[in-house]
Amino acid sequence: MIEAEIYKALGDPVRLQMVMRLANGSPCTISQLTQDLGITRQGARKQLQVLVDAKMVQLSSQGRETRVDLDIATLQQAHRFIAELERRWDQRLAALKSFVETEFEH
Amino acid sequence: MIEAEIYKALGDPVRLQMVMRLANGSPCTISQLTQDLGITRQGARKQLQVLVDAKMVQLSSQGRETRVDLDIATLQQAHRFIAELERRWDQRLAALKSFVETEFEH
DNA sequence: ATTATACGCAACCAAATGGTTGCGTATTTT
DNA sequence: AAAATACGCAACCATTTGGTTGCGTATAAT
Repeated sequence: MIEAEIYKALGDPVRLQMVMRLANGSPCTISQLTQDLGITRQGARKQLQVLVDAKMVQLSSQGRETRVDLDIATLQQAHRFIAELERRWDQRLAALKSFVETEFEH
Repeated sequence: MIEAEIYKALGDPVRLQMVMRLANGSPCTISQLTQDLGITRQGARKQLQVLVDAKMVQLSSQGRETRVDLDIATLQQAHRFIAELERRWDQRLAALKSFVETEFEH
């Protein structure tokens, strides 16, 4: 169950903000991504690494700067998983409803 | 940005497993939920509280046991948020594609 | 009435997390 | 050539996290 790592990655305000900015298409070198986070570049870099390890972003070095890009495939995976949870829950409710109706039909 | 708390709640193997079991409609008292997790009831209880604080599950006391139920609304909220991230990312890609096509059209 | 079950509260612990500072190096800019 | 920028590595620190054990209490089963 590697799954949890994805949510863990999103489960921090700083990292979630990073992902949101990347999704909005904001500038995306490490230094730029650090701006407005209220922490140092090194601090931000450590959080970024968590996103990298969870395969939510990819880094590519270009000259002296490092480009940060969202890995949409991982986001989609998280999306599908949650959708599946909802689906099963709905099924359960439907089963319960059907049971009740069967028991109490006159 | 309370958002992050939701993902944080899912971002632990034990808690994610709990949510999965609840979504599957498994028995759902605290003790039953603890089974097969490989940790003590108290340990599980602490994890469960994280889910409660994130409003992902609701507890209701019935006699000597406590019923655990998934809060589907919160799951749906998480679902919608991720979907929105994807949507923005797609828009960005579309904009980039359009830009490239405009620049290089002959 | 006794025993067993389901639970809560609190103290405690090791490990992980979130962040910092200091320093070194490669690449650009001037 | 000198200065500035963008970055990495590592040590360090306080707080949070994930889990335990011990103990007390209310409800249910025998």
